[in-house]
Amino acid sequence: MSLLNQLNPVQRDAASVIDGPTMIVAGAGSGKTRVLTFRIAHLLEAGIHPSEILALTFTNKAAKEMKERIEKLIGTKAHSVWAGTFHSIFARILRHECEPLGYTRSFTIYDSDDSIGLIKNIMTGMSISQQQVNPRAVLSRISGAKNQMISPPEYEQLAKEFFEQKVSEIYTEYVKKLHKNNAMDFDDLLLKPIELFKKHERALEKYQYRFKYLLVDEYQDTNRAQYVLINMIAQKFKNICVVGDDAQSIYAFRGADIKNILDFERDYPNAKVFRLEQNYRSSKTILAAADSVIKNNRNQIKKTLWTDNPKGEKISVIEAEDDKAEGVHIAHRIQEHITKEKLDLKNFAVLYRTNAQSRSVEDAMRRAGIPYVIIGGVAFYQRKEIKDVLAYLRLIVNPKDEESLLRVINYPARGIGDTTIEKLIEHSTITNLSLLDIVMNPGAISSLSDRAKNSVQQFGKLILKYAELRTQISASEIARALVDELGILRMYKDEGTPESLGRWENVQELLSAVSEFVDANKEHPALENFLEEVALVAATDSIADEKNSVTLMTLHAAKGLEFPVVFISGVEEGLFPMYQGSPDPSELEEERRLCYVGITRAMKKLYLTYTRIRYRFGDVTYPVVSRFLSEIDDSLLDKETVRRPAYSPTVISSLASSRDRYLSSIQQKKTKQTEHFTPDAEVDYDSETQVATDSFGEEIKLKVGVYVEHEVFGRGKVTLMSGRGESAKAVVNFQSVGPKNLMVKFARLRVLGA
DNA sequence: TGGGCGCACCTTTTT
DNA sequence: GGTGCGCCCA
Repeated sequence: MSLLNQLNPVQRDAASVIDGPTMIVAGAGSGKTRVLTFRIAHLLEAGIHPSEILALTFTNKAAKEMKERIEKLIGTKAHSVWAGTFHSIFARILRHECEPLGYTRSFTIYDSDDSIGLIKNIMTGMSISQQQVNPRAVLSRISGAKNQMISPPEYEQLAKEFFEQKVSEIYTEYVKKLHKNNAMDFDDLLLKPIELFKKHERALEKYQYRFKYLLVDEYQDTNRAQYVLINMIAQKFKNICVVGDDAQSIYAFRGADIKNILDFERDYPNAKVFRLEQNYRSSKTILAAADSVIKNNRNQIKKTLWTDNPKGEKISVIEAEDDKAEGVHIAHRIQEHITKEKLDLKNFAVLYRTNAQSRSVEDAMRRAGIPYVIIGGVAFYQRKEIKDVLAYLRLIVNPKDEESLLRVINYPARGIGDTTIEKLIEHSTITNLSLLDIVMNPGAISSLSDRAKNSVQQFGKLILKYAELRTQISASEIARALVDELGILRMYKDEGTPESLGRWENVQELLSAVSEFVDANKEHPALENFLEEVALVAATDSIADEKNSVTLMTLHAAKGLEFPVVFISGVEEGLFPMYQGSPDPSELEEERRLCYVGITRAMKKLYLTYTRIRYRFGDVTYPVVSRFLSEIDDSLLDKETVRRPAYSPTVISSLASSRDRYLSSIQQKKTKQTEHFTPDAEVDYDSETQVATDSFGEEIKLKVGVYVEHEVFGRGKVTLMSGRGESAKAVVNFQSVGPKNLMVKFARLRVLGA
């Protein structure tokens, strides 16, 4: 087959299997997606109907990329292949099959914020204080139980401690409420199909015949429910192909179970197994570094990844003064690469462990004038004003959705306060009528004031009106009309604060998003389709390849991507690897796999950066360099750039000395804080203050004794001032390089305080 | 009833 | 450094 000639021998063998179970163990950068797409193309060429193929991925982006690649190989036939995330594929199936489960087709999908909201409401109803029991922790337990397919009664049996017993009570109520609201959470999108297939043999058979060929990407990240679901469908024909790499399993915290991939050969004894071990992505140096880190994990499939690529440059290690300086160093290196090597901005990625770290990098990029995109962070659809408008749209589609109803019953403010809402809920419980029924007809509640009754009824009428309108006008028209009638845009505009103008923009953007969706989805342009898409898009899916800019994202979000130049920032104990208290061995191994994923994103050049001072929770910490860095052979590292030596590995491994370090850091903290970080407002500018002008023509007030920060030289103290305005000069004694005479106009100094 | 203000808690990572 | 919650006052 000519198509497959573009592959190496192992890839070709793996891609050319048509029937029977197959496992492809694919190391980082070994052409995994390539094999998957060629395999699908090969199936199609062999005459298999595209709609009989189901390809499951974890992100929409991976699914989209796969579809595009298949289309390139085989043409528009690719459109009928079912390729999507687990959640979107089964949501789609559930829309057709949920009635036997007691749901209507217009069920709402709750994201984690919605779930937490529901849990909070349940807890309030049960008089469980949120101080005593953390709703997030509750959701995490419930989700964990669901992933393991543990039902509320089963959980109750297992619950021993106080917290677990509370979770058990809440879990029971949570499941009931979801059903009552005609809503499903993320986990339900996997559990409900299992429930359906168990109850109705017919339905299972239908999909077994429907999807005769199954492909699963990132199999190492599947959880129990996903595992069961896949294997139920594959049972009939056993044409299942899984692709994965145990070394890249980084979602155990979400219930992913490496056992699923490790046990594949046990599940399918006649499985054909292929190992892709040639790496096409990274330099020998980068690969060696990745290997030297991952080999410290006890639990792993032994494999040898190799490459024909050149040895490449050494890995640069940068120690920065603090997180701001870290960002500045990164920005400078990027500029250096661009001028020296003529690289595009899109060739760079900055990776970090937590989203909170993005800020300092962002600041540095902005100041250096480097365009960047942030993947993840506070997603558009999580914003308050967006969730508010979406809640209206959801309520219109699914009037049973009480969470959404409660969210908007008094938004914008219409005089329906807590007491009124409480009475409504109470009445709904007593009469066993739905909350919306009560809202439509509040007359029966005697304790309610006429004014409140009137407001509530107006609200009910509004919802009813749009619910009816839904069948007559398009989704974009409904959204527009609703926002207009509610006066949301006007409200934000009138408020006039920068924040509210941001909200105004966001609501506008939401309206355009609905319009765009309607235009792009001629087959299913309804409001419920839009809402589903919105619920299932991840922040990581919005990677804009077209734009030429540096990419900033978490290490998790980077999985599956590659960049010529990669920076991994915050390579510090406690941050990466992340832990609080003493690190748990299995969690540490997952962190190490995450490090492996990070390193192997780099093609040509890798930077590892850490700081001596880092601000966390608004507090100063003095981190110790990450053990992962010390696991990399020194011969692969270039520590030239380090101004001070990294802490020696012996310090890290010895418990006693790390405690000493901790104690001394507390000591330092006390002194350093007062020495360095007096807020600007408390600085006493007296007559000695010199007013200088910076490059933007803005005033900078400086005087001798003030601490400043410079992009390159870091922190320093002003020791002498001369001149005024544009010609002002300052002598600054920097901690790193000693005294420098600077023109304030060009130096871009930032005043830290006295 | 609603808005404003101050305090506590927090943070992994995501479909 | 930010957000969400609770308390207090108009």
